Amino acid sequence: MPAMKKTAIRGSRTGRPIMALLDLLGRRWTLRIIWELREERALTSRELRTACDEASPTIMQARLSELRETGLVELEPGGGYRLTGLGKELMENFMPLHRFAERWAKRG
Amino acid sequence: MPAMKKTAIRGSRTGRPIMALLDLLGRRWTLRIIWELREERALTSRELRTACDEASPTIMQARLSELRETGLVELEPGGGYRLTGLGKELMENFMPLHRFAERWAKRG
DNA sequence: TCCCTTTGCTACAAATATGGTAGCGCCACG
DNA sequence: CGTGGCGCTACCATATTTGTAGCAAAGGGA
Repeated sequence: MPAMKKTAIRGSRTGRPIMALLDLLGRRWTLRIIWELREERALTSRELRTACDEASPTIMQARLSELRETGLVELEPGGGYRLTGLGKELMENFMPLHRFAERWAKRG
Repeated sequence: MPAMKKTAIRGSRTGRPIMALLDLLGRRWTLRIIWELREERALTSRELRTACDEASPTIMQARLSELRETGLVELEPGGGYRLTGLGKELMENFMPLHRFAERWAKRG
């Protein structure tokens, strides 16, 4: 196990951005957080935790830090988190997933 | 969705398929596995492990089992894993991510 | 001013998930 | 027979996530 600094994106050794992205999104709650921020309105960390099945503040802060460092999420001056322009761009790729999930659930 | 035991999809308590999907994809290596299977050719478990940064067989088998139970991946009769029709459908939603990752890397 | 609430955020220990190594039974090939 | 690849599992060490409690700072009354 290649001891990496904890903030390093796993899977980024190859230098291929897609690997770093897949790894970042493959961490627990990351996809969910992006999903919950799909609306325009900024959500406070507490609202985000509630939306994310009462996730613990520890992991929520860790994920939010990662998402801020990678420029997908930002903390508003007035408080609350929201997607950046880049984050919204990423979000659009996931919007079709909603309908896909419906079809998927019907087939198990 | 077949009754799953302890390995049940987290986040499915609400019964909303999108939550179950986001949770499934939010497990380590899941997104990566789907990505590596994007080509038509079936990959053996070892090829997949190699492609996935030498992931351990423990976690690879666990992920492959989940992906098979959820109908996104199947084991070919002649050996090797590949995406099901549903899996390919999901994959298509992620294809734009490749180009997004390039843009993202230049700003991140 | 004091009190009260909410914000983002952290410390700590316990629970869970993941990783690394070894090895199983099976089957095909020579 | 031996050899090697296949899917897959046991075992245990390590890393990550969870749950609980709590911090400092900022704001809103009264």
